[in-house]
Amino acid sequence: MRQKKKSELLTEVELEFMTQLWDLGEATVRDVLDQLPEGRNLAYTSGATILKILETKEFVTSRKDGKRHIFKPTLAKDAYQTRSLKDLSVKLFDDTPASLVARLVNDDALTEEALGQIRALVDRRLKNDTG
Amino acid sequence: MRQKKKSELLTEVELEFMTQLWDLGEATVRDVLDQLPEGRNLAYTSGATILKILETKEFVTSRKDGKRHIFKPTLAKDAYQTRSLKDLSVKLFDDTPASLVARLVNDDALTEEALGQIRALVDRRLKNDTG
DNA sequence: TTTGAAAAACGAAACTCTTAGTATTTACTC
DNA sequence: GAGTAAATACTAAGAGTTTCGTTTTTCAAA
Repeated sequence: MRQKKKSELLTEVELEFMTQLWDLGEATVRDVLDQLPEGRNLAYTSGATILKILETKEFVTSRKDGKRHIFKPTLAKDAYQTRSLKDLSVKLFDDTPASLVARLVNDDALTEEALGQIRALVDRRLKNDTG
Repeated sequence: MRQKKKSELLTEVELEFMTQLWDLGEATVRDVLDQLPEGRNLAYTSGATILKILETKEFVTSRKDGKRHIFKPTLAKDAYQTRSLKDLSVKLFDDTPASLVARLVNDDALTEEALGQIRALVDRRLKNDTG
């Protein structure tokens, strides 16, 4: 019997915390809390709970340093970005990355500069593949 | 006092239903249920509940036809795709679409064909803007 | 070695999401 | 108009998410 596939995606608050951890490399509860944007006032215990949950879900590991825990991502941001894009692509773009990009480049809010950067990226990848 | 900002994003099951509605144009509870993939066995009342929720959240409207309701999206799939991409971009790519595309084109799973399509899309958009 | 502050462990309340059972309404058929 | 099948309305259970209070543990300083 196959295990029920868990989502493997972060919830809103989990992502908020992982973002800080990716930035810091590794951090204590206190570090993460301090890193959160102004006005985001979470109780210390809330932060501890989130990190605990992330550890249970195996998005982070922890080691002890004195009396405190130091947390570190087990999944790189790159990898999670790829995973999220795949998920979005499957759920909303028929698993067709080109149609995802189509929607992106047809967005009026996209600047000319961003468009140029995107083209450069694609060209570079194409060159590397063939040359 | 500002209204608490609602997420404006669909939940998992809401998206599942909206996908069918976008496909069908408009539909009854029964229609959507019939359209779901094999093996997805939802009680009729569950389907009705989801559509009701979607109506409350104003993702769909309904009109009566005899004794049944016919539901129709108020938000086009295109628009929701754009909204979702914006959300992902903000949350995971520093609101920088180019870095999102960078992650996409550096994904080894991306086919050469998809890459070519993407380049064509970008080129076309650039031509339209300048020419 | 006591003690005091910080951290962790534990437990849980409030809320949302997903699913569906029961009750009621609706509209057609005899 | 009464019966019936299908739809809607109402209600709620169970799981997961977000938040935090209380209790216990831990280390270091007096």
